[in-house]
Amino acid sequence: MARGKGVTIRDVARRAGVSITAVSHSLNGKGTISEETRARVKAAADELGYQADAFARGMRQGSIGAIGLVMRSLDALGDYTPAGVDVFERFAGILSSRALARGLSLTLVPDLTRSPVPPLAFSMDGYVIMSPNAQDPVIELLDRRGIPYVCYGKLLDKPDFTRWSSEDDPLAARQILAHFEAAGAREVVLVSGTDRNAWNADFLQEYLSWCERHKVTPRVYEQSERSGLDGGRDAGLRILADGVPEAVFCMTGRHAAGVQQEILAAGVTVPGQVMIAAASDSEHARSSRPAITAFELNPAGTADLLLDMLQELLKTGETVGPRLTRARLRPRASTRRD
Amino acid sequence: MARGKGVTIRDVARRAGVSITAVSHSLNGKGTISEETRARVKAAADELGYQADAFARGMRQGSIGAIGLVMRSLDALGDYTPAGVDVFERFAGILSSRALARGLSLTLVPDLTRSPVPPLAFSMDGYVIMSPNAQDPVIELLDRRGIPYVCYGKLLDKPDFTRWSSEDDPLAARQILAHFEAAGAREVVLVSGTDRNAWNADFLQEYLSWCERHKVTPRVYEQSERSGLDGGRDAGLRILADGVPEAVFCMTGRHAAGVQQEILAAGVTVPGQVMIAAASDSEHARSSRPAITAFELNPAGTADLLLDMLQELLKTGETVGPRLTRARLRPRASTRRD
DNA sequence: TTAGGGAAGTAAAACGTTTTATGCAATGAT
DNA sequence: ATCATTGCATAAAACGTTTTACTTCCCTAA
Repeated sequence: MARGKGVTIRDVARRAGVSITAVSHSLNGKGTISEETRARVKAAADELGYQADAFARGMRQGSIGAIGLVMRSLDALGDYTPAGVDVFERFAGILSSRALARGLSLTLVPDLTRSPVPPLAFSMDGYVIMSPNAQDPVIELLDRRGIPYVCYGKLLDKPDFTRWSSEDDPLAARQILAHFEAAGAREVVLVSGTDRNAWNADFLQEYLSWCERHKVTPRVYEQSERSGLDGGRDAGLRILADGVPEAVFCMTGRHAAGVQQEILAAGVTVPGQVMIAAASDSEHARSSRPAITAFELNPAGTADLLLDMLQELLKTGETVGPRLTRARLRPRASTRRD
Repeated sequence: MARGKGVTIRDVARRAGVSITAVSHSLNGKGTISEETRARVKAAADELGYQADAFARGMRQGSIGAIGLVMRSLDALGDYTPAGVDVFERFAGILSSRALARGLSLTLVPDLTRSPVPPLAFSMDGYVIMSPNAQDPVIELLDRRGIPYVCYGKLLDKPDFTRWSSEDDPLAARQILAHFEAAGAREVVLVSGTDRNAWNADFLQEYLSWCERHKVTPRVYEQSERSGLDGGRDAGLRILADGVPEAVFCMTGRHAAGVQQEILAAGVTVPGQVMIAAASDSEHARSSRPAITAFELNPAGTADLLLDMLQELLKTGETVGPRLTRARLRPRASTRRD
């Protein structure tokens, strides 16, 4: 249907009065073709609106200029309707336009291990895996099939794996803790997520080591990434019950907003008595009152680094990593003490 | 790279001790193959982890089970980082999982008319175009190439075009106006967007006809979809300068939130003196205080209808439309009068 | 006995490219 | 005068499927 009416290389060859080899070579800048012939072929191709068939080319060359994106964080959710963390919502769009600038198509591929598997899934040149989990079956499948991939976020269970990129999470953790410290906070509590990914693990580790260095007892409240604002409120209540801290650091903006709501509702002032910050910015963090300090992640920068790595990998079979970008701390009213 | 190590149909044939035709027929349920042979072939295929090469199949069959999604609203934005309208952010993910359930891959294709064109772009089975503009060059290109497509939103300049689906916008417009009316409002102002799409046009038309029926002078404030919260505030100031209305209806949640901020700042009460509502829900609308009444659009339902139509179109060459879904009005505090 | 027909399977063509191997002049070197 | 070399162009193979047309065998009906 979409094909059939298609202009083939043969039509172009006929029109230009040359062989199909000449057409292929002319259009792809290969072989030895005189400038004059090359021009004639190009003209013929333009006139006919010729576009090389992607399948035929893909079949011959073994690659097609298409990569897949698997969002593990969304696979976990099931319904692909992400919940208020900027970076998830934006990454697919950003990656797609960045990929295109390099001549690559981007296909969204839901969980590769569940059938039905998308027809093109195993014919992709490579994959970008966002937020892979520990012992991720998708990773195992790609390894088994020998399909190249890079990850947004490191593989927790494979310390030797280097083909990943992300914001420098440990750095960000130290940064926000220093930010709290500078504003006079000594006791900080952490509201962490429950997904087993590097994001949660790195922040937790830095937090624990900070507590140890400062000789304060860690206070960690786990809350599923999926629980949203209500989960944040729940965490807020639990925190208040255990005693009012000087600062609360939440992994998501929604949790932070929920925590803040409960804290304010209890008559505790923000940022006066308690400061609040989030590890990932979101609409919730921005539009809470007071607005909540948060890290603006860097999906665009990370997308570029990931594509750099993936393209190197495709070309040379190897690449060096990890490559880190920087999240940007957006100080807002929730941590402002004059 | 991704290929090369690939298991081909020939390997399966050798292993099962049959011809490649037998393998093809067995696996695809065609031809006349005994149950016993069929089983043997399937076993061999499984053992080898055989997956038919998508390109080879695509080349032979002319279609590949992949569709493209073009988001015109995001193309307009340029950087593919959408701004707070739920439906845009969620549609790609939803469509991709819905398409997969039908055995179709979804590829994100930025503006088809700008080079570089993604390699697979002209080999897609069909397209879903979201929010096509009037005289859209992408539509023209698809028409010229004879590539089937369906649209999320009707084509303003082609009243005869029926292959579209969307929420019933005129119905929603009448519904919210009735909602205002029931709460006692007589004068309603409209904050519209500037994109030339059906969404804006339909709401505007219903609004104008409502004004005419009620003998009130229309008050329309245009504001670019891209202007966000600040644009909303700007509209709010302009509205206040022209006189406090009884109700404000905004096309986006962000505009509504901005309008509300300025109205409250001017000491006017919401919903007491002015009611506010939005035509599309968003995080902004939900988390404003008071929370803003808005329509929750139906990207999932619309995605299914669009895929129904597209699949029919691919199969039979035609389909009937338009097919409408319903947006759901979420009444919130901003229009609550007891 | 023979023609007809169905069941089970296969050989080979076709899809549209890219690439490899080759051909043919014309030019330059011995 | 002959042999390489170079520049330009082409024929044909190959990629991995699906599909068309054909073969073979066996059974049944006339």
